[in-house]
Amino acid sequence: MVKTLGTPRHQSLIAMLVEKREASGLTQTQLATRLGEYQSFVARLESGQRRVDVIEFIDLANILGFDPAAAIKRLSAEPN
Amino acid sequence: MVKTLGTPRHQSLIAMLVEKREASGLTQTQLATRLGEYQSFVARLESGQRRVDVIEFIDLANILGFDPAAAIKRLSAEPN
DNA sequence: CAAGTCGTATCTGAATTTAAGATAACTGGA
DNA sequence: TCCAGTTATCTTAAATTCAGATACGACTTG
Repeated sequence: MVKTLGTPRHQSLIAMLVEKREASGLTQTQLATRLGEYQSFVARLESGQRRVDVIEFIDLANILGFDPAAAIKRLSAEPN
Repeated sequence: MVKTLGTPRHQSLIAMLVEKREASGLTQTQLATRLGEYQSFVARLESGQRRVDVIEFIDLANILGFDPAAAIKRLSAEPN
């Protein structure tokens, strides 16, 4: 039984990451390669087993083609 | 000899956190209390000994009174 | 149905990071 | 100098993270 990060905001964050990756047509493996990481890294991120660092988040936004500032704005408007 | 996070962006991020905390007139101890953490937690954050989580960053922005989205925008405009 | 492929999830043990709490070090004022 | 407030650093246990392997599930094709 693995521990995951459970606040609503964190759930919302990782839901968005998954959504954006899928919208971009990348697989976990492809995204991982662009990040210089392993597929299991992305899997852990997306399953809430690993915290998302601010700088990593910006990198993810660049790769996945979304605006990190807008995403943060939406996130910070959410409860919690 | 302690390991620190060294990318320019990360340096810039933590420089901003320090600046905002000081501008807000809070001590590390006061900020830590509001975060529900110890003073050494804030010290480690501000000295680059600990990564800054996205959600934590939003919390910090709320406490320190800056706009997290604007901060992310500035950060993502920087090199690296 | 069997076998292969593709994508994602999960496991393992080791390495790294983080934490609490204590304490040291620095700073400015009386 | 002494003290009080603030920040930095240390220690060691606990928690997280990692690479890599492997399992799983959905699809496809013969």
